[in-house]
Amino acid sequence: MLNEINKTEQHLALIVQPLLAWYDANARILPWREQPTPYHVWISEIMLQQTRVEAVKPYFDRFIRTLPDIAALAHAPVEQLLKLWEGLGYYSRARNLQKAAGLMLDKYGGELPRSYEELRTLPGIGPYTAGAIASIAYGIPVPAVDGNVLRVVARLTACSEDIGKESVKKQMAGMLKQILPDDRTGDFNQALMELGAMICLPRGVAKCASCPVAGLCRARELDIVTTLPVKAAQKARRQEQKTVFVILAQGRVALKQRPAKGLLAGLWELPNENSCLTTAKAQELLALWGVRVDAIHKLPAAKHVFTHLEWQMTGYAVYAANCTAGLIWLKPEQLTENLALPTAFKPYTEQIGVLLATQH
DNA sequence: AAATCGGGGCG
DNA sequence: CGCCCAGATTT
Repeated sequence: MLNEINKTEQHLALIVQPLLAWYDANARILPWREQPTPYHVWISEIMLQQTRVEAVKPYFDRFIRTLPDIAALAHAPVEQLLKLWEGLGYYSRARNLQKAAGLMLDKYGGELPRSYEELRTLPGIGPYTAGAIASIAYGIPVPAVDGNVLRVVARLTACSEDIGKESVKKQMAGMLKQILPDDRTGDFNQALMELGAMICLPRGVAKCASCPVAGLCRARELDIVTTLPVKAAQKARRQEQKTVFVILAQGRVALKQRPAKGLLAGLWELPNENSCLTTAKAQELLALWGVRVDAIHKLPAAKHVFTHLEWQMTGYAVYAANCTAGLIWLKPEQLTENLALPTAFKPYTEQIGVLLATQH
C-alpha cells in the first residue's frame, strides 16, 4: 500500500515542471493577483469558497476599496459588512472574517499570522484556506486542496475513490506535499486549481487536447476521464412553502430582521410565514400583526433554491392604512442603500417601486 | 460522518 | 433539472 502511494507520488512529481510552465503562460489576470498582499489573498480566498471566480470579481474590488486593511475590516459596522457581502451567500463567512480581523489586531500585531497552524485557528480558515494563504502569501510549502485539485489529482492518478471522503483528501494532500516545488509553492497550488478551472473541467467537458499534462494522465490512458472524480450522490432538498408579504403604507415598505442564527442570519427580509396561505388566511395573519388592510392582491409564485432547501413562495401585495409597530418601515431607497437582503426575496422586492406607484 | 450554510452558471 | 463551484463549521 505504501509502495503504491510512493509510485503514484513519483508519477505525480512529473507534472510539476510542465504545469508551472503552462501556468506561467496561461494564468488568468485576476484582481487579487495584482497586489497579492496577505490581506488581499485572505479576502479573496474566503470569497472564493464554494463560489466561482467570475462571481467574486466585483465583490472583491468593492470590498477592498471600502475596507482596504485589517483595521478597517475589524472596525466596520456589521451592517456595512453584510451589505458588502449581499448576494454572495454563506454569510457566516463575512462575520468570521471580521472576528478573525479582531484576533489579528489583538494577537498578531495587526497582521495575518505567518504559519499554517496559526492561520488554521482563525474563524473561517479551514484546511484549504490555510494552505492557500500560507503558500500564496508566504511561500510556505503546504498544499491547498480544493474541489479543482481533487478533480485534477483524481484524474491524473485514476483514483476511483469517493473524493468527498476525508481520508481521500488527506491522502492527496500528503502526496502533493511531497512534490511541492519549494521555490514556487503558491504558484504550484494555483496552477493545479487553474488547470481544474480552465482545462480539467467537471463532467464531460474536459479540454484534454489543451492540457499540458495530458500525457501524464492515467484517467486519459484508461479513457475514464468523464467518470472521474467519483462523488457520493447528495440527498434530495427539503421543500418549504412560504407566503411573502409586500406591505405598503405611506410610501414605505415593511421589513423585519431575521434571527441572529441559522439560515441567512441577521439579514433583512419581507415579512413572511412558513406555509402557503389563501387570501383569507393571509388577512387573518395580517390582522394578528396589527396591519389594517386597505387592499390585498396576489403576486406571482416564485421559487428559490438553496443547497439543501427549496422555498416555494407565494406573494401578496398589501396596501395598509398604518405603519404597524413591530415591523420596520423603510422608503425603497433606504432599503437598497443600507440593508442586506437575501437574493431569495428578489422576485418580490424588485416590485416594490412599481407597487408603491400603483393606485389601489 | 452527516447536516447546515447561498447563489449562480451551464450542459 | 441536476451538478458543481478556489469549503468551513456544527451536530
